[in-house]
Amino acid sequence: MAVRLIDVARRAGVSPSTVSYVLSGNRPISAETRRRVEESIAELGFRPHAGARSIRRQATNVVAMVLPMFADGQGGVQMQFVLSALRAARARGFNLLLLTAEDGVAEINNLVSSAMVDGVIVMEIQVDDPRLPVLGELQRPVVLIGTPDDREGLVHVDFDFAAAGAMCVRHLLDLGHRHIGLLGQPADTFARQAGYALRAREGVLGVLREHELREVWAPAQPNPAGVAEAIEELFGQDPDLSALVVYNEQALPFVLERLKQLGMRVPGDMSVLAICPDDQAEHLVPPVSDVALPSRELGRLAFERLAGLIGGEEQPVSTLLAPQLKRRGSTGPPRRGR
Amino acid sequence: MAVRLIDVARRAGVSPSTVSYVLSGNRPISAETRRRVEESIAELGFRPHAGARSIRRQATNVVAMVLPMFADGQGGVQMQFVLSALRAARARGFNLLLLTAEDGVAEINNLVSSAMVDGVIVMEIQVDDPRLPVLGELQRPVVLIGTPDDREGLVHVDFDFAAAGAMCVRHLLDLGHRHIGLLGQPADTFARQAGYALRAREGVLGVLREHELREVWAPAQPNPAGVAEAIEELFGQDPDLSALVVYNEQALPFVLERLKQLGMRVPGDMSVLAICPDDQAEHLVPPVSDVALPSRELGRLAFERLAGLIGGEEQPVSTLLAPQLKRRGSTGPPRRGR
DNA sequence: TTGAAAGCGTTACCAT
DNA sequence: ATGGTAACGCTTTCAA
Repeated sequence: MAVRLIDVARRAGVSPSTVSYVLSGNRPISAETRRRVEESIAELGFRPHAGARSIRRQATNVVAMVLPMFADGQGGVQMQFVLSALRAARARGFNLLLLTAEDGVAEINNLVSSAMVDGVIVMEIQVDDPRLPVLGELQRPVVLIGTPDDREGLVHVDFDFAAAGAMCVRHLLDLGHRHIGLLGQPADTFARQAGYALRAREGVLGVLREHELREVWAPAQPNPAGVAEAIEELFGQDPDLSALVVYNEQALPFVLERLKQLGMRVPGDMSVLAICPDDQAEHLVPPVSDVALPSRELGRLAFERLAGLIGGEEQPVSTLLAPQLKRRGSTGPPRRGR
Repeated sequence: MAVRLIDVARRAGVSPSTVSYVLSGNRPISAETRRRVEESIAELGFRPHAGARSIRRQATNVVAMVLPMFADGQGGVQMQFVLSALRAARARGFNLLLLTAEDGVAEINNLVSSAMVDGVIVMEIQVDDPRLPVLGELQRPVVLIGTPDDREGLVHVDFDFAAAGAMCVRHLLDLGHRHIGLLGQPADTFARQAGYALRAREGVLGVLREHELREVWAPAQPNPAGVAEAIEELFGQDPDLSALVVYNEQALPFVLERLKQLGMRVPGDMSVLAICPDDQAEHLVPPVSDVALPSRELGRLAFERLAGLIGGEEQPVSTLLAPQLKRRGSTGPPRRGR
């Protein structure tokens, strides 16, 4: 069977409590005793039984992360959240356990009530997410990736999508564009009221409205047909379109391809500005200017906040990462006469 | 504090053991007692403490899954493995915990020795993976996604990449092609001896060799520049190329785009046949024929095998899913005179 | 500086 | 059909 603490103690000729204290550091131990115990631990290959430990400790050093319902692992920003949170957790000695949103709040509650996890990260937050009340009553720390409408409640981290959308439009306005369209997330993302999709759209359309320009936008499926359809829709709304804000990282390559097909040069005939992770824009042809979506940073930050809460530290309720524009040459002034 | 089993027992007016037996079903319980206990559980919102439970049981109902080092969540087949394994696990009442390959075998050992997990799924297996010996000595079930050179060792599940590559070439040969090239995974995938990349290549090149045809192949980075370079390289090796096997799901859209740029029609001037998940080929223009990589099936299967081992059942050591060709019209006979 | 022993919450054996 | 109670492996109080 597995090596137990008492085996270590016997071999080192000390009591179990001494071994425990060597492990936890909660009591001064003589150098000699410590040496013997550590040697014994090493030789026997002893690892404390996590379950037994979690009975007396108040913690498991495991956190849960709830994946969105529709996660498909395809170029998803969500997967970046998971991977970066995972790295951050591992670096701090935590383990990360995955749940899917299909599991629902009941399952989260289960994990928490059965003392399997010390805290939970939830992503894909809807503007008025029905899960929030329950999450608020969970007796364990929770961090959201995404901003709920009620910003006073749970600790959350997010990218400032509204500011990002606005920044895109302002950049294009500065270049002289007056006919700007948004090619956004797929329709079902809007349908489920995903905060990022709604806020980015409002960021874009809000600035257009301020400037009394036409509010042109369309959702797009991330495949050639979906993109072609969306672009047609946008031109239907405004035939003079000279600039596109693309907030749909998976569709972006197809947008460039479609524009080329239509005989439009970028940025000569059409400026393109994306909201997406930097590495998904920089290797395209032409390299696409973007407002970088800091997906890795967000996952890491979410875990850091959670770890803080678990450690009993106060954490800022709301953290919105500010957008930054990265120019790469896919935007320029509109053609004359536009 | 948290509700304990003894609280439930007191409220129901029974002994702790009775509650335990109601929970486990390991003993007949009178209808009346069961009712009282269940009511008590519901009213108190009792959840058994997972840690305490794991001391006495021999299991935690948690399994670990080891991600590849370089996982980036970008259209990765690996992420499909994770998601489908996760769904399968959740459906069977298991939790899934993530580890990264950077963590190394030592960390896997840690998880296992500390009784945190009942088993481990490891993916991205190299043909001669240095982790295998250690995994073999782990005192817990292990399932690999990927085929080691030594197929007698650990239980593994995989797609038959060699057969898939061969099937692609045979299909193209049947259509009359004699100048066939492989556009494969990125160079670093080959560099780290990933089994799937090597075996798919050997499947392709092996059949070409049998037929005494030129063995044309190139690795490709999944971006426009990388793909352009790879295609140029392929034409350099054989200017008469009339068919392409593409085993690089992320590069596939860029391949189609590049061919169009070069003025080549698909399948008129160039047949294209992919090895990739179906949903990454079907929505392209034109829809691409493929040998479908059953990524979801593999993740699910890996978990099922692991669950079987954990349950003490014998499992087949080697499971290779057979390839199947899905025709979608991106392949046709070569132009006359080729 | 160290040890003995009483828990922690659950399970399963031994009774009845 | 049910209850009492000794484990499980570790932590921590109390004593020395």
